[in-house]
Amino acid sequence: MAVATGERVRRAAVKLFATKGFHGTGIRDLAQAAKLSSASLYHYMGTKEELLAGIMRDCLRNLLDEATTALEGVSDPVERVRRLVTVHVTAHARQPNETRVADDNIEVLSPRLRRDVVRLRDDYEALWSDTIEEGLREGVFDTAQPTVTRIAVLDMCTGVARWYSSRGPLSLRLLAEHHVELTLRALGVRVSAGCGLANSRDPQACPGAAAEGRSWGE
Amino acid sequence: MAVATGERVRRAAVKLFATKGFHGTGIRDLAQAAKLSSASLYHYMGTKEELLAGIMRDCLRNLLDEATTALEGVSDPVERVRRLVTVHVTAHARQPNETRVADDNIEVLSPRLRRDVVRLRDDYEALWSDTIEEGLREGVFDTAQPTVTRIAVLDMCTGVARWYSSRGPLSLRLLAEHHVELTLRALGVRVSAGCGLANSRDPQACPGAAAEGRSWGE
Amino acid sequence: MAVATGERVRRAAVKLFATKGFHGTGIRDLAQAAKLSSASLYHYMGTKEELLAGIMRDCLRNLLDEATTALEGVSDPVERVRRLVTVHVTAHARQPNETRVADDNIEVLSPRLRRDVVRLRDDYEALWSDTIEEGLREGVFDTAQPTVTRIAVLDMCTGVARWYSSRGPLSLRLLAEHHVELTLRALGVRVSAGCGLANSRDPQACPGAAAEGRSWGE
Amino acid sequence: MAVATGERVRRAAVKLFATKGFHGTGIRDLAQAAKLSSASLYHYMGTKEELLAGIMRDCLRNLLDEATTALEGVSDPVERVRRLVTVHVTAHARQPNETRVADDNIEVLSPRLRRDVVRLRDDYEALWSDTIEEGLREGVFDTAQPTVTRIAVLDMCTGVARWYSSRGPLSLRLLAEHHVELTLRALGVRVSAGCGLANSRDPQACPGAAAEGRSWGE
DNA sequence: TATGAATGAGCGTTCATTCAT
DNA sequence: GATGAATGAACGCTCATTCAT
Repeated sequence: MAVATGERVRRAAVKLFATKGFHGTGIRDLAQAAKLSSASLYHYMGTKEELLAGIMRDCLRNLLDEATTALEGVSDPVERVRRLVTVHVTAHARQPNETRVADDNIEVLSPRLRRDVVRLRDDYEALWSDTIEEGLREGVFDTAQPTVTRIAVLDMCTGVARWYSSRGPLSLRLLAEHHVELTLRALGVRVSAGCGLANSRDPQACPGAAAEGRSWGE
Repeated sequence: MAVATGERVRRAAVKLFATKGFHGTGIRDLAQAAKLSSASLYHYMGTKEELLAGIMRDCLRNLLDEATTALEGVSDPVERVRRLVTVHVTAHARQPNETRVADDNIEVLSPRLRRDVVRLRDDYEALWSDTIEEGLREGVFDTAQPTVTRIAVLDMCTGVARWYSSRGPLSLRLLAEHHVELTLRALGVRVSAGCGLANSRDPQACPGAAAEGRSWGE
Repeated sequence: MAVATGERVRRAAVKLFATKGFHGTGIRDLAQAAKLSSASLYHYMGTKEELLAGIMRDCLRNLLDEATTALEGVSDPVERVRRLVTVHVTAHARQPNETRVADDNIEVLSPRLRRDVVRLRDDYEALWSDTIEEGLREGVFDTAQPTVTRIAVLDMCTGVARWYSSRGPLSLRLLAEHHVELTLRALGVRVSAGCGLANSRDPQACPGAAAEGRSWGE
Repeated sequence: MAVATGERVRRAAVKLFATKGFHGTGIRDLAQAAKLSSASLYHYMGTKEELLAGIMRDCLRNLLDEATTALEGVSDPVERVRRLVTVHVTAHARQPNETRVADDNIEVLSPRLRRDVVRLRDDYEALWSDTIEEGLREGVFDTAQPTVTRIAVLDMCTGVARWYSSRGPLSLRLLAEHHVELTLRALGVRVSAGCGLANSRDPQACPGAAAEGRSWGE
C-alpha cells in the first residue's frame, strides 16, 4: 500500500524543515511537497508549529528509547558510552533530517510546545551525564571538564547529521566506530590497540555529502 | 561618542539573526532593535540578505585573519593545532552571535552572495586540513579518519558559541585549553601530563548559559 | 447568476487602469473595486502586470479577430478600409476602457509579456498597411505619405475611446460612418455624394463625455 | 555656461514623465537623472505634482502663444487652419516629451492645479473651433460633424509626438505640410494641385522612431 | 546650495489559517 | 477527505517628503 497521506505530510515537513528551516518553509511549500492543497494539509496537522513539535517529539522519543534499550543491563561506563555514541551517531546518520529538525528548532517552539520536547532532551542527556559521572567515579574516565566534554562530544556526534552520506565511502559501522573512538579519547580512556580503528585511512569520507552546507570538511 | 547608526543596525542584526534565525527575523524587528523606522534601515543596508552576507563575510574574514596571523612562522603541527583551536574557540566564545550567524546561514544565501562566503570558509578550513595532514605525515597525529576527525573537532569547537557564557565559572582561557586538549586527544596526540588540564573539575560550566537552546548539556 | 469573481476583478482592473493608469492603480484600489481583500485578488490573477498583459492581449486579439472576420472575402480597398475603420471605431467606442488600456500600456510591460502583445498589434496593423498599399497600387488611394497617413488615421480612430459617449447625441453608427469618411478623405478617395454624411450637423457630439481628459473638444 | 540646475531638473522630469509616466517616475529617478540628491531636488521644485503642473502649463502656454501669434491678422479659415496645424505639429515634433506630458496627464492633477491647465487647453482649443466654425459659416469647409472632426484632427496631429523622429527621412516641413493636407481634406477643402504634397512617396517615415511604443505604424 | 538622515504611509505580494461545499 | 475561496496580518521594500546641518 502507498504511504498514508498523513505520513507523506510529515515526511515533506521533515525534509523541508531540515533543509530550509522552519521559518523558511511555507505552508505552500509543504502542500506542494505533500501533493496536497494547502487547505487539505490541515486535515493532517494542527498548526505548522504543532507539526514541528510533533516531529521533534517523535525523533527525541525514538532516540531516548533506543538509547535506553541499548543501555539495558549494561553497567560498564566504557561500554555504555560505546552504545550511547553508536545509537546517537547511527540515528543522526540514518535520519539526518529528523535529527536536524529536532536539534535546531527548540527555540522556535512556544513555551507550551517546548516543554515536552525539552524534557525528552534532558532525559536523553541525563543518560550521558550519568554515564560520564559514573566513569569518572570509577576512574576509567579522565577529563578535567566533564560537562564541557560531554557537550563537545555530543556536538561532534550530532554534527554527523549535517555531512554524512551513506553513498560516501564510509560505512555506517565505521562511522560509528570512529566516533566511539573519538569520544573515548575525549574522555581520556586509553583504547586498547587492535580495535580496528587505529590504522585504516579514509580516502574521502563522503563525496556525495552535498551542497554548501557541508563542504565543511569535504 | 555613541555607536554609529550603521553599526547599531549591524549589531541588532547579529543578535536577532543569531537568536531568531534569518527567516525568523523581520525587517521590523530589526528596525525596532536598531531604534529606527523600517524605512531608515535602508540607509544603512542593502537588502536584508546583503546585510546577512556582510555579517558572515566579516566574521569569516576575521577568523581567517586571526588564524593566519596565529600560524605565522609556526610549523610544528601540534603547536599549529593549539593555535587554531585557541583562535577558533576564542572567537566563538567571544562573538557567539556573529559566529553562529556565519556558521548557520550559508544555505540561506543566494548563489551570488554565497560565493565569497564559501570561499572564505574553504580557505579557513584549508588551514586545518593542511595542518592535520602535515601532522599525520610527520607521524605526530594518529587518526584513522582524518577528514571525519577534522569535521568532528570543528563541530565541537564551533558548538562553544551555542553554550559558553563568560559569566559562568569557566574562564575563556580554560575553555580554550580544554578544547585544545580534546582536539589533540582526537588527533591521537599523547599529551604529556602536567599540562594543567588533567585534574581540575568543573562545577557547572555555564549556568548563565541561557535559554533552552543550550540546556543541551547544562 | 452574478458575474464570476474573476471577471469582476478583470472589469475593475480595466476601469481603473483606463482611468488612473497602471502605475496609478494600487492593488488595494483593485481589491476595493472588486469587493475583495487584496489577498483574495491573487486567487484570480498572477501579478498585477500579468493582469494588465492579459487584458491587453484579449483586447487586441478581439480586435484582430473582428477585423479579420470583417475583411473575409473583401478585396476592394475602399470597402476594406470602410470595414477596418468601422471595426476599429466601434470597438473603441464600445470598449473605451479596454482599448485605452491596450493602446497606452505597451511600454509598461516587461519584455517577456510585451512580446505577445506587440505581435498582436503588429498583425493588426498589417491589415491596415496591406490594405492601404493595395489601394495605392490600384490607384484608388492618393496620399503622399501612406505610412504617416495610416498612423494619423489610426490615431484619429483610436482617439474615439477617449471622448465618445453613447449617451451623447451621436449614434455609434454615425460615429463610425463619419470616421470612415474622414479616413477615405485622408486617403484621397473622392467620396460620392449622398452617402449620408455630407450634410447633417452635429449639435454637440458628446456632452456626457466625461472628465477633463476629454473636454478636449467638448 | 552650463545649464542651470533648475532647468536640468525640469528637463529630467520632462523626459521621464514622457517615457515612464508620472506615476511610473519616482523622485529618485528624477534625482538621478538630474544628478542631484533627492533632497536637493526640493530646492528647485515644489511637490512632484507641482513640477508636473508647471511643465504642462508652460507647454500649453507656449502652444497657445505660438498659435495666437501665427493667427494674428489672418482671417482666411483655410490659412488659419494651415497655421494652426503647422504650429501644432511642429511643436509636437520638436518637443515630443513636453507635449506628451501636457497631453496625457490632465487627469493626474488635483483640481487646484488642474484648473489653470484646463483653461489654457480650452483657450487653445477655442482657436480651432472658432476657426472651423468660421470656415463652415463661410462655406469653405464641409464636414457633417465639425466637433468630431476637430477632435479627430487634433488627435491625429497630436499623435506626431509619439512617433516622429527628426532622424527619419521625413523633414519637419514635409511632416507639417502633410498634416495640413490631411486636415484640410478632413474639413472637406478641395486642395488645389501642385501644393507639393500630392506626389512624393515616403519610403519609411521614421526608422529611428524607437521602441515598441511606436512601431504602431512603423 | 546641497545632502545625509529620517520617516509615515504605502507598495505588490505572501503569510498561516479557516470554512463552506 | 479534499479543496477553492477567502482573509487579516505581515512580508521586504520603496514612496514622496522634511529638516538639520
